[in-house]
Amino acid sequence: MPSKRARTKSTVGDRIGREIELAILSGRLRSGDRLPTEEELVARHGSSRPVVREAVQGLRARGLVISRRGSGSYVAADAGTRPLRESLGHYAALRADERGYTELFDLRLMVERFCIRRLALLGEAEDRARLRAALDRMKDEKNDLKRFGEADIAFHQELVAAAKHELFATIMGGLFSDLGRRFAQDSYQRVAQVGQVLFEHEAVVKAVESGDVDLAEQHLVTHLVRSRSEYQKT
Amino acid sequence: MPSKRARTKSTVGDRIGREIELAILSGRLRSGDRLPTEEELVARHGSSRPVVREAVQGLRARGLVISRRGSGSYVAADAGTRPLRESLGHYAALRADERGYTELFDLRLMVERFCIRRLALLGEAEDRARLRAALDRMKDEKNDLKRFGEADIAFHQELVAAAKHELFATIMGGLFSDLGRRFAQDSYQRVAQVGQVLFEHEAVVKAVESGDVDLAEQHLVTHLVRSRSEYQKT
DNA sequence: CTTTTAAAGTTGTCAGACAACTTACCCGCG
DNA sequence: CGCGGGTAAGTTGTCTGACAACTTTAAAAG
Repeated sequence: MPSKRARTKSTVGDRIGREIELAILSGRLRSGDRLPTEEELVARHGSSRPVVREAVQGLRARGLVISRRGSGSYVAADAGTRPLRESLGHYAALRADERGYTELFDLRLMVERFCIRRLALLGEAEDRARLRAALDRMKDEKNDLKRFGEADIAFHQELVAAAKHELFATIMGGLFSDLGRRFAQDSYQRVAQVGQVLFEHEAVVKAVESGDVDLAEQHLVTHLVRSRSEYQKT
Repeated sequence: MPSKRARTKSTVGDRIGREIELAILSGRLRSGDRLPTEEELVARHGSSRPVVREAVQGLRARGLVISRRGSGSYVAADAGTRPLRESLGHYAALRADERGYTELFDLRLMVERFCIRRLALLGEAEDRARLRAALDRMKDEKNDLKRFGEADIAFHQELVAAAKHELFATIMGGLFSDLGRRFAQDSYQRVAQVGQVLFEHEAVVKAVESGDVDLAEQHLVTHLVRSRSEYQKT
């Protein structure tokens, strides 16, 4: 008789952690608010300090909480988006094989397509100006391959940010995070590509500025697909 | 010895946690492998047991590791996908307002569109049969609203699973996880919708079976958009 | 009023111990 | 010799107590 699948009866620490997490999720504790002290949590749950500490440590590991020695523990400023961004970055780092890269690129392509359409269709003038400014910064860095690559990443993140879609901005942040930044990083081994990239970006920005939704999407897709094939060549 | 980076807030536990995490990410520790015992980690890092425990607790909280009392700690079977799935579920639970729902729906719509196209275009016969089978299960449950709703969720997850896209399957899993399952759950307040839903699903499945990519996408989008507007009416 | 210093408060780390549970081995029995 | 049961060793979960490192507050000194 196969005994019940290794129960690992929810430890006390997990229970306390979930309670605090629920307080954050429900809005009772907001960003920047201070958590009860460990001593207070011990008293409230009738548990011991190591258990309470492990509960808080769990929240800290997931990015919901930060602790400052001597002061206390607080709900992280970006408690809403950071766990998702980080776990996507970890996922990207873990799936380093060809198939994983392809799948992540599928996601990136979908997100950017959505955002460029929204920006061209509904974007305010100032939002489109942000994209133009990001392109200008790329031009300024065209002599430094490393900084050019960073400006390129910034351009694509600005694209999503200008579309004012928090979830997609978070996803892009995860794709380009420290752990997942092989995107677009190895693409600029040769100076010859810089001109091509600028040209393609220019086409996208111009289409957005003229409000041509389909053209903007088409130029963006062309650019990204070519960028992916460049990567695959290496 | 005070490190050069005096500003560093990284605690010893975090450092140990990152080391183990790196071992998992780099493949030195694979799913199911057992971690060193706490005693061994203590000896290796010259630290104390509470610190080591907090390090492991951090990994456990993020879903990379599971611990079994009396046995040891092991790399989770789904260490690659679980953190992403859970953090997306938490995000969905956190963004309970109208805008958050809209943004999550944007993601869901994009993912399902991608997968239905791939399934209609490249899917094997057996993959398409899985979708048909999921639809049949919905029909079997059409007299029980609760179970019908669950079968509906299963249908949409089967759609993504049949497209064999691990990342998107993980994302859908997060959207429909315990914490994020307000999707499609409140939609079936009235029996009248059951027939409509079955009709729309039938259209999608038929289009997939006939290999009509655009038609399948169109029917799916129609269904999902109507489903969203149903939700918004409440 | 400003600056310095002291005190209280809070998290980080350490040590040791016992409890709860799992695994593996050994022994007795068939 | 094979096999089942029980026992011992191994491992994580929890508790207690204490001190260290750091922050914040408030009092004291100028």
